[in-house]
Amino acid sequence: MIEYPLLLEKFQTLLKENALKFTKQRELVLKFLYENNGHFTPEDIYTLLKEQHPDVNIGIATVYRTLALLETSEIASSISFGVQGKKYELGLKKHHDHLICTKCGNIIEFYDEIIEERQEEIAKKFNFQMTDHTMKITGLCEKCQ
Amino acid sequence: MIEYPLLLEKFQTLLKENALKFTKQRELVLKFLYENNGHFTPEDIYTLLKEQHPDVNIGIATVYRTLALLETSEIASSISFGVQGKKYELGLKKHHDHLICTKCGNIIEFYDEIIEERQEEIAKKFNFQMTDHTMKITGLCEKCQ
DNA sequence: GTATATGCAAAGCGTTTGCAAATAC
DNA sequence: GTATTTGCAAACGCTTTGCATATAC
Repeated sequence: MIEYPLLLEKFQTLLKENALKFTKQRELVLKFLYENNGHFTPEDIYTLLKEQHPDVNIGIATVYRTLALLETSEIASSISFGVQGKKYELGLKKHHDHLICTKCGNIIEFYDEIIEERQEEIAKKFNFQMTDHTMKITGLCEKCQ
Repeated sequence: MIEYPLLLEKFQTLLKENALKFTKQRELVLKFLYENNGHFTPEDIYTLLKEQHPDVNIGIATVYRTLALLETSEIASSISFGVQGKKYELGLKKHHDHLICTKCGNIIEFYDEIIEERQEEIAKKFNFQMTDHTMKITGLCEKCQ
């Protein structure tokens, strides 16, 4: 896993390159994702940040804006839950897919080389230029059965 | 592919079994999905039905309610597009996954036995009781590259 | 000093719901 | 006749946006 100072530097370089400013709020969101390994809604992040940093003023709009920025910069990634919104995680890890428990909401990550290969082959077969792919397995986790 | 009268009968039986009523609106939605092979948003279906049947009064709430009914009855299925909502299709076909063009919105269906098998194995490995799984490959279709 | 970023509140959008009227059975 | 379904409009929840103020540079 990348060290935080390196991640921060990467983020700052990216901001500079795009003439964007390095702000307390942007750093807080980045740091939050780094320190809290897991999947969070914008609302989660907003609430926890306000709790953990009562001194810093942060609005939910900024959390949304920062997450969008981090996602297009490929520093964060998200999984969609339909009407219920999205959950974000630090996106620097190796590509992976998700098992999602419909009862407790827990998310398990996995990576499968064979599936990855098949996806490439399928895209090729349809002359499709793949830019992304997601796979979600939903059901009941071990604890919830 | 199933013949329409058979599908209709299946639907009517299902309604009867659950003490639900067979209405013009419900039939129209079913027929729409049968006749229009493809993937449609509730809005699409609502608009096209109003156009094609100016004599019948139908509200968008009824379209939503009927699609939900068809989906839980496994007559229709949906793919989620995050904030942009869901698209529905007749769900009686064999299970399949989707290639989605981010430019023209076109959706290609595919089925891959190896991927299906791997999914089963992954669920087993995590002691996960799989109830559903979806896979989406996004990118550019042949025409849009 | 200037341009960008922010918080706030209002608006947006797909979806759901309460309710009185309409309809299937 | 009675229970379910409907259309309508209002409410909903997540997300985005306009704008005046604050802040990074």
